[in-house]
Amino acid sequence: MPTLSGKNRAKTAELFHALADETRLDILDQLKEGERCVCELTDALQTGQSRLSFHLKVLKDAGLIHDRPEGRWIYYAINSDVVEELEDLVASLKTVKKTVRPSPRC
Amino acid sequence: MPTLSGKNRAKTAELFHALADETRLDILDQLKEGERCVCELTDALQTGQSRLSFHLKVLKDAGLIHDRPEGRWIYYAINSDVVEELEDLVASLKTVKKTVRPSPRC
DNA sequence: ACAATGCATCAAGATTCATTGATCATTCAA
DNA sequence: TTGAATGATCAATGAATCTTGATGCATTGT
Repeated sequence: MPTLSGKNRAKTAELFHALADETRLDILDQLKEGERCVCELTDALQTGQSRLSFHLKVLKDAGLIHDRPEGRWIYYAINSDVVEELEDLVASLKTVKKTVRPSPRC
Repeated sequence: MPTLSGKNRAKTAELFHALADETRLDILDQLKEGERCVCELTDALQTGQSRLSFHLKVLKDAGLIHDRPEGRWIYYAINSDVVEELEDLVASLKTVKKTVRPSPRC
């Protein structure tokens, strides 16, 4: 089971940070239905190209999406394996069984 | 199935934002094992009280934790139901079946 | 009643993040 | 080869976030 703290706390925080923005949630919502090129996204989300490019980079750096250049276009798609990592991370938040513990000494 | 976009995009982004910080991940890691008062957390995480209080507020505002004042102490604990919401949200990121779609018209 | 403890909150400063417009590189079509 | 289209990147500005130290407020023990 993954733990939130530990060696890759930073990577975990980066993952969640990538999800912590409404524009990026919109992007992912689009990509859920399959890969899309940037022009389709600017079209669907009604936003500036440079803005979109910025957010795509954040998502890509976090590992949530990947790109596939094809000719003049670049298609973006969700990285399913990273989504599964995310599921594990969130699942690891579930409270473990409560054990008896010493009273606070502070 | 929840959708990332839509009515509560903002709330979703707030949830993920609360998770997008290493200190807050550390806090949650502690709370996984049961409720803790602030003094225990400052102790365990070796950090300033005011800093911790700030992050606890972020987590609480997002709904991830709740507090229970008892005498001189305030105990914090994870909100399991919100963790389950989170699981659903992450699960909703999974790519749906790819359908044939028109070529990009841009 | 007084002092001490646990914790929230505020103000100030530093840092990070997001937005916008401009520019550049690459690809394709005429 | 010239020009248009796709998309990345950079610089500048503004906004949000985090940190730290100070202050204030309950609650408890003496």
